[in-house]
Amino acid sequence: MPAEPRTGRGRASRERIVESAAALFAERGVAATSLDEVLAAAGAGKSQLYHYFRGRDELVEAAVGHRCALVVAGLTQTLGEVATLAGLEQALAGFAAGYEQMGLPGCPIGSLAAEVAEHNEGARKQAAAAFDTWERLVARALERMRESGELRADASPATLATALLASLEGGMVLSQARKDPAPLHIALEAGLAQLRAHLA
Amino acid sequence: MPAEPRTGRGRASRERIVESAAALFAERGVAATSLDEVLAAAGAGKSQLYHYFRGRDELVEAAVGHRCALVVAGLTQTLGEVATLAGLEQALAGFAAGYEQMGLPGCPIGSLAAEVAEHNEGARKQAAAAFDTWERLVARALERMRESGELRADASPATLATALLASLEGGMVLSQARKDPAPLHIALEAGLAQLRAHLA
DNA sequence: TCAGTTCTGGACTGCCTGGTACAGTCGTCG
DNA sequence: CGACGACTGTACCAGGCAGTCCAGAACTGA
Repeated sequence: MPAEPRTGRGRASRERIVESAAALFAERGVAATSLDEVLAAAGAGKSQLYHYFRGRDELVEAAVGHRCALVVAGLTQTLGEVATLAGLEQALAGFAAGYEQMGLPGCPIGSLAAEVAEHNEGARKQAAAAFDTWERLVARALERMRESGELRADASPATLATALLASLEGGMVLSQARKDPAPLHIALEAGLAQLRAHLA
Repeated sequence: MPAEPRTGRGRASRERIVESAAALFAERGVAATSLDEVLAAAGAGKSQLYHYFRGRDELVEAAVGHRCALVVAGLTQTLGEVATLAGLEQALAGFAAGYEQMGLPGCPIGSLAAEVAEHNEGARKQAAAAFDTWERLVARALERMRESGELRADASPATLATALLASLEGGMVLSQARKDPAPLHIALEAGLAQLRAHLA
């Protein structure tokens, strides 16, 4: 029974709410953010929220989807054209640098996913889909490396992409918990070493 | 101003509260668990809680510490005597099997760490210390492999341990988000492959 | 036994939360 | 321009939350 916006004003209101929610959720965590805070940040009232969403859970789902779309868009830009190991290394280094500059928060998708996975199936699926896309972007880059002969023909882009993503994700978890960028760098270097082992 | 228990009864009460809290936090998440629920599970009243803890944050810290101690104890038992690659493979397979059987929750330490890292410095440190110990257990096992000549002399146990732990942790994050054990297996296999590359 | 301390039960408070109700404004289209 | 539906501001509600309080029970040591 949640209404789709039918006017420009409505669409703008809904969007402001979702964006404010996504920003606050990313900054403070989903559970630590109240609807009132979201509404205050968006300059909207309760009635707008409940006009567009069935309740809190549906807003969380929308906000997680929004944030995932943003992150995926950035990743697509960074990884979309990568076709060499050097290019991939550069992209990952850039990602790690950006992450460090934020003061070692969790992974922009992973943290949301972990917090939401057990409480909100819809939001969990959004995060899972974002991981799928991320992984596929890496796999495509590896496929291009294989086609160009840089990567051996018997290497599996999909498997290597999963492993690399896991290293990255795990590195971020360790770095966040320790407040130390070193684990991420080590994990990333190890993931790349794994890749190098499959070069032609 | 939090009182140390001075009698057997008091110690038992405090322990019951911490254990109940740790169990509920692990099951439902820290933010999604109220003090009343913890107290009900422990069969205790508010006055006990505030007799032993300054407030919610201090209980969270104690519970996270308790849970970390439990997990570390289990890991010590599993990894403490490992001295061969085969042994390490077996230990990791056992860990993954146990994890899968739980229905793909988050990492028993990592999830807690991620949820708590930005809100409770004391609890974050507990989790970070647990990761340190975990990593050191793996590093020690690798050192034994190096001493026995199974691992090459130029391999760095500490670095390899960090990378392996990151793979494991990242694999759990991906598996939890996707509700699919495959990513964890792939990540673990990749971590081990990395190790095999350093065999003598 | 008795005085002092530790521990316990549970009622109580004030605040904040997600969610509802409703009257009023704005936009759109005939 | 007029009417209808989309949209909005705000007051309100019940329930749940962390945290307080105090009277009394249990334990300790002398």
